[in-house]
Amino acid sequence: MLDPRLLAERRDEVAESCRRRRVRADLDGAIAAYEAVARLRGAVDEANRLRNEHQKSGNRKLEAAEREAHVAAGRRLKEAVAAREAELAEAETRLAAAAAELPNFIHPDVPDGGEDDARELRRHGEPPRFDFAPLDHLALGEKLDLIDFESGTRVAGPKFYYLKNEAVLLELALVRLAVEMIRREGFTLYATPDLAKPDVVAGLGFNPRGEETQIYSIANADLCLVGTAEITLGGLFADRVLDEAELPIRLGGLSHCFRTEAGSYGRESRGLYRVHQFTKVEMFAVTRPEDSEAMHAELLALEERYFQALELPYRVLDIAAADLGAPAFRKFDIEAWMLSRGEAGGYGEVTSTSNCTDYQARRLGARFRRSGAKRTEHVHMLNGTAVAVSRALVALLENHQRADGSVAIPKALQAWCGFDRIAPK
RNA sequence: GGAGAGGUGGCCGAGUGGCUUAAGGCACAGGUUUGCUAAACCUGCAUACGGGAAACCGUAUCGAGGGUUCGAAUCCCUCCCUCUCCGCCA
Repeated sequence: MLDPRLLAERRDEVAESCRRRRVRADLDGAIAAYEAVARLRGAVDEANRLRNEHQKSGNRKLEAAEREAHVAAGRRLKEAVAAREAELAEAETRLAAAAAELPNFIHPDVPDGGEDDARELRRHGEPPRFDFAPLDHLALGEKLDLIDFESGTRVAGPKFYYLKNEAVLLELALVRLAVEMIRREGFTLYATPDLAKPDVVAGLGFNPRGEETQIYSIANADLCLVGTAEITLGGLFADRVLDEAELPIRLGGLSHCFRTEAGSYGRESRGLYRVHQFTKVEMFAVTRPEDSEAMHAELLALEERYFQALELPYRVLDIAAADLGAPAFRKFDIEAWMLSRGEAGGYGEVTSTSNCTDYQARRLGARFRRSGAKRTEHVHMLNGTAVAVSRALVALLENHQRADGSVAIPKALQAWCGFDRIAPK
């Protein structure tokens, strides 16, 4: 959510953000709604003031006739307050609806365009050159008895899967490597709830309901399955006022992630790349406004370090405006090389880190107080993937396969999984 | 799941319709005084929104939301949460 007080003042910037993100929103409606809310709030305050004044004047012995007149006047004042309040509530509803449509501001360096217009910042490593016929992760998963998609579909539906044998240990090792890396960097570790209340989900900028939603809802409870621990980690700060000295805060969250993938059927529909459930270690940071850009660079550096440790070739993208989503001010993705992308291999997203500035914090009510200051300010919130296990597995299996049908395990992972290769049975 | 007890300011806690702009205490901050492993006293001390250069003023907030009333922390309804006991359970 944007600060409604800034809408009129920074109208051009907001309109530009909507245009570049290809979001249609009624900006002028939001501005008008805010002005109505401000005006009506004043009217309610004034009506209440008159009512309170009248009440105080009645705090004494009154003659019967006098009391009767007092009560009648009080009744009229009460009705006046109720009328103003109804108008205010209506205006607030309009403002909330209009403001919810408006996306965050955009960092000046963010490229224009959509999915295909990201700016490639750098590449690391070379895609492997195989002197044999390489297999994609589906074939490897079946041959090495690591992944069972068929049973996943039978038991839970399409895009669910079972990990088996070494793949289970690989999941634990990937998680453990990520957790150890960020713990050393001062991140406090959390294993989070996998469900959250809809208003927390919405507070982080996700849409918990509706046709397009990526979020599962629970049928017999007012709860959603989280799409990322960003939701539950961000929720920790809802309605909190932090001391400046506590910042920055770095959290690491281990959770399962659930996504409906509505509208994406038929797109990369086979394999682990796009699935309904996966395990993820998420980094989350809370900073002062002036520190969020440096923190964003720090999160990206950690993501790169992790994929370097896995000895995987990757590239770093500065995501274009229309692909940012509403909360992100700027977003960097890491794409690892995968055999199963495109005709003969390509880069596929494995991590994503966003600086959401104060967009989520405002809706959540996450604030801090500068030392000595009386007023509070909203914090900045950032998130980044340490590891999303399903996609890391795709890259790992496809990049590290050998001519003999085995898959080599990178050194950094061996200590945590206990083997250095996965051989055909 | 059943029964009971509760939710008041940073914390403890008083408060069963108007004298509460929420008593008192603790903690915290500033000051005064005496003095020395500190105490006493005085003053201040919530958040949000609006107005004001500021002092300050107005409004809202006693778990949340509705209701009764001229007037609600206080009465009524719904919901949420916490604690105790019982049942079930990894």
